[in-house]
Amino acid sequence: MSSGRRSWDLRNGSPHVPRAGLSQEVVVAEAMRVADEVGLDKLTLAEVAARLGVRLPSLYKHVAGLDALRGHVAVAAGRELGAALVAASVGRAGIDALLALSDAYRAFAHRRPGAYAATVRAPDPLDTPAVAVATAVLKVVFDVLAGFGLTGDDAIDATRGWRALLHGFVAIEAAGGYRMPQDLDRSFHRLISAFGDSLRGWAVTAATPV
Amino acid sequence: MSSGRRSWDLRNGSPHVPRAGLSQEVVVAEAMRVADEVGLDKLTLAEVAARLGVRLPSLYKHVAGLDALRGHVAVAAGRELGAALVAASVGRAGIDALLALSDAYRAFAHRRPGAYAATVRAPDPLDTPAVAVATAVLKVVFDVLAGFGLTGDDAIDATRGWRALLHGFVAIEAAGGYRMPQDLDRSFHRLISAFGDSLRGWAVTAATPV
DNA sequence: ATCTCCAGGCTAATGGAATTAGCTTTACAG
DNA sequence: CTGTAAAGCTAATTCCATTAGCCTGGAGAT
Repeated sequence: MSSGRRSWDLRNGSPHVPRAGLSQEVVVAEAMRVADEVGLDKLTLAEVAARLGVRLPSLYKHVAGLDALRGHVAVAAGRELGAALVAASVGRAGIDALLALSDAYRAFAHRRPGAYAATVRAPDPLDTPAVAVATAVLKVVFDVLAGFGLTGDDAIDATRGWRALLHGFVAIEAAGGYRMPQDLDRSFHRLISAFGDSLRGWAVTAATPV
Repeated sequence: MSSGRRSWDLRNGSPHVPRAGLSQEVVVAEAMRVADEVGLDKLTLAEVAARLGVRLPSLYKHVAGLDALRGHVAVAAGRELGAALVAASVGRAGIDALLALSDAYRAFAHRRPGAYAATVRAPDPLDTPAVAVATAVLKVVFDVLAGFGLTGDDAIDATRGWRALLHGFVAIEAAGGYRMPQDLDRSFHRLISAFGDSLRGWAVTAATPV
């Protein structure tokens, strides 16, 4: 075994590059950048490896595969999103908090489109950290809505509605779906304000028909 | 320049397979089925070809490639969606129309998840039929909202809001994002109703700041 | 100083999918 | 009957994901 008997015994002439210094965090961070630039659907191990200056299979020392990488991106992105939402809503309440929260959510989707997309798919219930992150994000929203005096099913419905409105808006925006020339920021704020106004009505309507 | 005749019978089982009887419509219809079953993101020419009993490259006689196929799926899906929305809203007005429209939209997303997903990406402005279909879908919504007395920017904002709410809801639903046990149908109807109530308020707010 | 081990790189090989080129056959026109 | 265009096909190329297994640098241990 001293001499290479294999035909592929070509000595790689590269100057002893030590270690590339990868880690799961480094790989995931680069993957997030790739996803932001080319889209989560076009995130590829090949591109991540190329950017990190390693061969594709080397990534498998740090992530279990493309699907697992997407999962890690989702967790990292969820953490960032949660932090942004907390930062935006701290110290505010009511419609003020709702607008700040919504602006922060939309701004995140703009700033990190690939990462944002990764947060949408619900986590595998067995993936404890992923579930924890998703729960943390929801908690911020829930807390803000609680400031409107909502409890029980009202709070659930309101959270569902806010998420739908927010995700729908930014997703259609990202898909290039809002073509009319009218200002999007204005539409967005108006919709959030209207949603907030609705919530005020909910708080007093104990029994909602339908 | 021969016009297609529909005289080919389905003869298979012979050792030398004659013609498989494909056409763009047949390929696209099968692709929609595949997308509905495995997801638009996993729609693959290989799977479509296998189901149609032909080799993969044969599909290129009918569609220009995977991206083009997705585009055709989007158009076909948009046509179906538009027809469903028209059928649901005809003869109704106001909140009644809005609820019927919304239920039809959500039902379509449930019934044809892959096809629905294809409708989200905005069409290439140069793809005339795709733009026409997308416009037709929007027109139905716009007309229903006009029944609330909305015009100008109000109508634009309302359409944007309805689309955001609807797409967001069904997308999060499809992603498995609504985990709480509360009934989703109930939440959905409540949100649509609340949205409709908001619109009633908009109609009287004549002057919207810019 | 030397030895050992292993984490973290690597090459090779396999398999699936998309795409293109070019061949063959069928159905139909004349 | 024959020519041709459309609609199949095979073959080849490229890209990507995945797995197997080799190799080495450096951190401890002796």
